[in-house]
Amino acid sequence: METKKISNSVLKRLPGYLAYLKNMPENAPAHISATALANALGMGEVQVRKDLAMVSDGGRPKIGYLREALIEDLEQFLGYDNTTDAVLIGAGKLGQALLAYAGFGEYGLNILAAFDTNPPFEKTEEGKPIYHITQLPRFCRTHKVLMGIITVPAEHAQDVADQLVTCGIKAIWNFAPTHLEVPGNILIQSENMANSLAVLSVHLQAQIKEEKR
Amino acid sequence: METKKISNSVLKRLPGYLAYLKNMPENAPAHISATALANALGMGEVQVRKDLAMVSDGGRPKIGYLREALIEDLEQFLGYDNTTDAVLIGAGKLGQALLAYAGFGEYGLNILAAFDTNPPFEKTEEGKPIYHITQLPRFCRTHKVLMGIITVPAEHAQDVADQLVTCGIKAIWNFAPTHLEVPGNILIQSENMANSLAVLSVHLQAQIKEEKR
DNA sequence: GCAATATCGGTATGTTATAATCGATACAGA
DNA sequence: TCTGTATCGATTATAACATACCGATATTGC
Repeated sequence: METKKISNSVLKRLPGYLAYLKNMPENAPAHISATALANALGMGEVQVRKDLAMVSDGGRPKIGYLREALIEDLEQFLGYDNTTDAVLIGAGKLGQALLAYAGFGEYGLNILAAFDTNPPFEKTEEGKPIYHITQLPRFCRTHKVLMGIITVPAEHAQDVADQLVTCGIKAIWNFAPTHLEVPGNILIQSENMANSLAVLSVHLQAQIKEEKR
Repeated sequence: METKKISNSVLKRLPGYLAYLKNMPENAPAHISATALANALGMGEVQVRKDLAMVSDGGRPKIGYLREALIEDLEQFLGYDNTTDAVLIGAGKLGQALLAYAGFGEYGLNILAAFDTNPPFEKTEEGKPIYHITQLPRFCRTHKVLMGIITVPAEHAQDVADQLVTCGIKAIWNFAPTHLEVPGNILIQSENMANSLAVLSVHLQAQIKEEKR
């Protein structure tokens, strides 16, 4: 299946299916239909079917998909089987929250260590080391790290990004609310809370106005 | 301008423009063109111009937009002038990170208080109170809170969402990695890190494979 | 004052994503 | 075995979105 090109919108939905499937009780039927999935997640059944068709071909009429096989297909497609190593820059509250989140392992992400200009402590409760930022280049090279997670204040984000690029990083997951300028071959995914908040608050205010009328 | 319907994709881009404009130095020219903005943010100039046309009409040929006026238009459109009050449920690391983030004020969001089944302390460093979850209903009603932010573990998210709805909340900003079932008139924005991570890691792995060939 | 140019805003086109439709298939029950 | 039904996959239609084009307009320089 891996052959087709797949759109980002589909990609973003896949983890949702996977999470739902994984959370189903053991005693649930071994098969699940796209229709059932769609209802459970509040989506259109066609969209679910199309998405699933991208990653799997085990769907059988009247039966649906074999849950186990579907989970496997999704995980393989999302690359959750071979984990990606990452470093995290910025051990503030948000950085610590990400470090502490145990769930990333399930998503194929392994945060090796954190870096900060002023490490608050040496190791997190989970045992992840926090080094001084000056250690970053050597660490990245010796561990061949390909992904960097930026959780520093906006004003330092660009600087950190530049350093990461210099260190040979290929992908950046950016939580700083700012635009980053990087070479074209570097992947960037920006998690800008302000953006989503905008959607929510504009809609909310529109709704309030609507009700006032 | 507020009259036209606006798409979510546009909405998500607007805060980016606003942030960039606000961060421009004082001594920069008073006018800025859509072209300049596009170059700075690495986007297509047409798209930027279209987006700006949605919220403002101060664009003048050869000149561009008056920066000050544009900022004002954007802020008004995004509702950053009249703030929205919110409560946050789940005072774990992520919850604390959001509580501590001073920037929300700029985005018209005011987190009044946090709630938890087991408050780690009474007040954050910033002075935000953390109450026991049982206080939630009364607090919401007395303060007429319209937005709830969920930062509890996935397994409790649905329960919290139900409570929020009962309390009269109209919009939910969900950081728990799970699908929430709510009545149709409730707005939901889910900030699922796993989803964006999927995009990044799939692309990264595709790139790695590419290079191996 | 006139030509050249940068920029805007509107319209048209193309591209991608979502939704609707339909025949094919496999199981269930009579 | 036959019929009915749930479900799949493919195809087609619709809608959203991004991009390209073009005329209008204001400024600059000659």
